[in-house]
Amino acid sequence: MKYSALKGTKDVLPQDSYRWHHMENTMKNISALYGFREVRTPVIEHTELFLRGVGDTTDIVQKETYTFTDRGGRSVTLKPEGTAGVVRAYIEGGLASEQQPTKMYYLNCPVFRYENTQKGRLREHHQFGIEVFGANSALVDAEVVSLALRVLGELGVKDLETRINSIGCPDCRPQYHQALKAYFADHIANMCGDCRGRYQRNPLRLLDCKVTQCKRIAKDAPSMLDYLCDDCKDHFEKLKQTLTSLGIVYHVDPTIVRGLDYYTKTVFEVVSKHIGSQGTVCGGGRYDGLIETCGGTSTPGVGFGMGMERLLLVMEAQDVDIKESPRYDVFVHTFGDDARAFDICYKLRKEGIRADYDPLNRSTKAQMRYAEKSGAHAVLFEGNDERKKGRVSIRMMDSGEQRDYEWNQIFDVLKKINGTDETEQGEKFHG
RNA sequence: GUGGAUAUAGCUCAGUUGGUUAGAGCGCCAGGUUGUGGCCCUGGAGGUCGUGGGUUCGAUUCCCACUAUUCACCCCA
Repeated sequence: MKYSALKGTKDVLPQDSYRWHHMENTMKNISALYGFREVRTPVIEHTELFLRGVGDTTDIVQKETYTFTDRGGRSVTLKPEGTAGVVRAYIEGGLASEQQPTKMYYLNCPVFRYENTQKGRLREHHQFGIEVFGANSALVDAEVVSLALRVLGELGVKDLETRINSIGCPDCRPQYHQALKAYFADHIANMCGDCRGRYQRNPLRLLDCKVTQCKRIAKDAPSMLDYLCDDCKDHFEKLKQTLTSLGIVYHVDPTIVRGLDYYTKTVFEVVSKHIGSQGTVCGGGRYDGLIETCGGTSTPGVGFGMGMERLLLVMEAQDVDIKESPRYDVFVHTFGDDARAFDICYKLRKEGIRADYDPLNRSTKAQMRYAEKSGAHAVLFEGNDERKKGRVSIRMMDSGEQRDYEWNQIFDVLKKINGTDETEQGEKFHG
């Protein structure tokens, strides 16, 4: 083969796209249920946006971006995450002057990170995400978590763990950083090389090292939760209380810190054990300083990103059954007169009936097999026998029942089939 | 970026202790009498055995490099 897809990128082939549609429909419907509207932003932005927004000390920005110089000499970067672009659009689009809060979601958002691939980790993946701007309340944090879980639940995913933590705010975090550094200062000599680097760059990350020796040391490290200022403490308490009142089971995990610099107060993740080591399906939190960092007026924000490929992996691992809706309401067979079949299909489609015929003019048996495999509800026959009578014959594929009809009857007969279709029900879903 | 494993048909995998035309199942196509699917039967198409070098009389098989996949680390969705 001459060309293959780039490392870490994947095609979604026609026989699999229904799985994506199913996810997308669920995400759209649940988002609408919670009052969110869709936002779409470009895949490419000024590099500067991500340096400022995501943080120039993060691994994502330091070594994983797809950055290049365009023909006009600008440094541009393919989105490494979804939030920064939405923040930029919020500011640039003047959404702060509209009604608050602003509740937005994005779907199928392509995200690029130059990483080494493994299961559940691609160089281009797609995220579903939501953002709420302009609301401080911990109720909103809970709403964001619950929306994520609602989507996952609606998709039939089970056995997930929800972890939450608070990483404080610019008022209380510096004290905690100092306490952390003071604690680790005595132990750093015994810790791994990565940790020695983290000690300088981002002490928070010392907490979630996987090396046994480091873990032992980190276990007795001071916890952010003991250093939260009153505001942050109240916020976290209210979040926990609200989640509990919603019946959401969560674990407070002081080691989750997230790899993006912009988080404040709440951070959370939803993890599955079923897809290997890259089990985080959804991650998010609050980012009250981000909009200001990106040049807007100080506005609180909270949201999450959900990895669609990972979600699909979990669904596959758990054998979640997604029904593919049949391609056709009716398959038209005219025993050789393909121009006639073409014409009939055109009339049927005009009436909103999903119809197709065989442009390859294969044998009747082959066309019946085709109709069967593509899941057609019915086959419409018009051969010499029918033509003599001025009628058509319709065979229901499920029952095998076949009857003759007058031409003016068939639209009603076929529309009745169409009305019971599953995709239609999906569209009518209201949660 | 680091370490281990793998690479044979569209898919899942056999196989060749180095030697003529490389196999199976599924899928695809066709046929099993005149115009009818699912089951069954028969036949067919489809592979430069990941790519490029090396060793050898001869490499899909042995060696090396590259690429991709995979598992883990780092990190993250």
